[in-house]
Amino acid sequence: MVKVTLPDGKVLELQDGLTIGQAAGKIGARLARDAVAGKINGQAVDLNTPIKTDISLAIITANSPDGLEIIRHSCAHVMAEAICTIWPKAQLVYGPTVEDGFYYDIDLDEPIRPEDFGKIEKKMTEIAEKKLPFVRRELSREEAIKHVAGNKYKIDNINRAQGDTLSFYSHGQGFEDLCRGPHVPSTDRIGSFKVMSVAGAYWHGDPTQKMLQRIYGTAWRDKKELEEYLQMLEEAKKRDHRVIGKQLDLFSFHDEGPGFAFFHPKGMVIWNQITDFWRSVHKKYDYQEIKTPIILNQELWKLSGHWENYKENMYFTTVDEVEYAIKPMNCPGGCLVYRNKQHSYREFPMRVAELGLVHRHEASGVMHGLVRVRQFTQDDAHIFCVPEQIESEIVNVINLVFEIYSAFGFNDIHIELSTKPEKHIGSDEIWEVSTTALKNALESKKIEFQINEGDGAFYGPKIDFHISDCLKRTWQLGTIQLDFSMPQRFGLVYTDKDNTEKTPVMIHRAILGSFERFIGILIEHYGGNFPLWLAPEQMRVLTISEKTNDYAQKLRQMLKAEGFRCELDMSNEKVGAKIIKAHNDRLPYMLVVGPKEAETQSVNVRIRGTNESTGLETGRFIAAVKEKIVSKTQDLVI
RNA sequence: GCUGCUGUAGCUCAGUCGGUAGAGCGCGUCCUUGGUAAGGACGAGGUCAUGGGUUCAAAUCCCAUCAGCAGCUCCA
Repeated sequence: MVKVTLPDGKVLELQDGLTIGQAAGKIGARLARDAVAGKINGQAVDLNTPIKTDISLAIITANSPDGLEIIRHSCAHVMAEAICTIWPKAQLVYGPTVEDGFYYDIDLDEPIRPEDFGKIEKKMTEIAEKKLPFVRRELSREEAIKHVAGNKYKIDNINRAQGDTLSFYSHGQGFEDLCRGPHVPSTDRIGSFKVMSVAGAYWHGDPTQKMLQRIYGTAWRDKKELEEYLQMLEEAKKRDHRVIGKQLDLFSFHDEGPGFAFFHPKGMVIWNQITDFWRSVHKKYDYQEIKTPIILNQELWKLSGHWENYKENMYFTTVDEVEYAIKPMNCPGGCLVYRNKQHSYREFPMRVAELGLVHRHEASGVMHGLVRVRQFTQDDAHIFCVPEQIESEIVNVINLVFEIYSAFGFNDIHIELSTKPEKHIGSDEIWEVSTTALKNALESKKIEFQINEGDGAFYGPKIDFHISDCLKRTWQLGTIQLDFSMPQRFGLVYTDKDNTEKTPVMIHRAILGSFERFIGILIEHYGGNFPLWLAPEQMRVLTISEKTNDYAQKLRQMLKAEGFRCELDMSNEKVGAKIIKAHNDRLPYMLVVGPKEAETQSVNVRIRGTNESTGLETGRFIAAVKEKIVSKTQDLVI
């Protein structure tokens, strides 16, 4: 008999030699049915692994994230077999799971096209329906190398794998692949799947290596989850900020400036609303604001270290035989401002913000609408302080971050703390002190965070903020980075209490990151349906016939005078057509006016997304809308 | 930057075998004065991304360049 300790602490006495699948059956029939794999002493293993000694055991079901990953990985194997059946010359390289699915890299000279996906899926379904068992075979390193002789990819995988024993998985019919496992018990357990896309990818991600074909697939627990996922992708496509930006006339791009966004009047309304809000909050948090030049002498960038590390991605220009660089970051300019006069510890913490326009020459293939551009405005700030102030300053920034994000409806925030990397500058002591300060700040706010060991910048540890949009997609926005390098390089000092000169701590921080990118994210988050305070056009007066043009014009003037962004549609169309146009333009409020409204000094309000309307005395409408703008609510109901 | 795909009217797109270009929406004018998801008529609008080549003839075939899209690599 062996003792099996379950996650809840219960101990099960079992006859030795039973598999963990059978053990699951002893715990419950339902658990046995849902089981896809198990965990022995924390290590994931197949269900048919026999229990030979006392262990702690957890059963992995399809409902857990681990279980889903095993389903996807198994599905990748089935897809690989399907592809190898259709294209016998295909050589398998590597097939991991990724977020929402998996891919398989394949070396095959003949291109696999989207038209082929149906064929692959059909083959996969056939394999699934046969309910073939996944079988694990273990070989010594030596045997394994012999076993895959002639296959350079598998030999390479073996050489990169850890341990002396290597495992292969087959699921009948002669198909086999090197794999750590575990896998689901049989091919009918690979969930609901779909072959999604194909793209080129280098072997090992190395551009000098052969380009392979990467086939992406997705797999979910059941058909419903797959459908939901596909629907989410459809929804994301509809919300594409590049499409909506064009539709709503917010911004454009031109060949004359690839990667440089042109903001149109309506896009600028959004931009300015965000800026106004951003400034008001920063004022509240005792920030000062500066503005530094875009073009600065190249020597400055050699001093800051940017030239050395990033010159490939910088823009340069020569004027009067002097070399200049277009700034890729704001901090060197900020340092010059700091160095412009003497500073005392009494001024600290000194919080200096800058909405700085930076240019970075991104590779041509990476640009993407507003989300990845070559010119953008950072909502930057640099905080100069003494080491003892780091913690309270971080708390201050965190409060600011939360206040700003929540105004846009981003309340699901994920935080990561990155610590000292191998290659770094600064003493271990200062790293220790400052990393602890970052940790303490997060802990004092009772915020959960993930630690990325060794992932910090070479010049200091950092905290990153990620938000989830309404489709649960995450975006990194904010960052707080301590910098031990820049103050030294620039010789920044302050006079301390003891009348000696010391080097201040410099904290870089951005909250929205890039205005351009943030607006892109907002467009997708709201699907173009901006809340009232951000909407480029908040309301539009629609006339029923030209008989009420006078009233409509007076009404519009009055609403404008109240500070609303209000336009007027007196075009020679029926109201129905005007309603459609207003809906397409994502107008929050449509104000229909005819003789009835003119007589009673009222408006007939139709709210975006509804097909009902209500008559309302104009004064009441104004009061209700004002309240909504001030509270920044997304709810439009009056 | 790399691989593959794409580039036709303001927008979305069609254009067969190589024979000098089309639709819908939008825009303009006129008719219509209509109460909540498209009233009607007429009209303007194109160096078919750019440059070269093949051909009697190129939007169409070939090459190069530029830009975009998907992915890879990258993102101080």
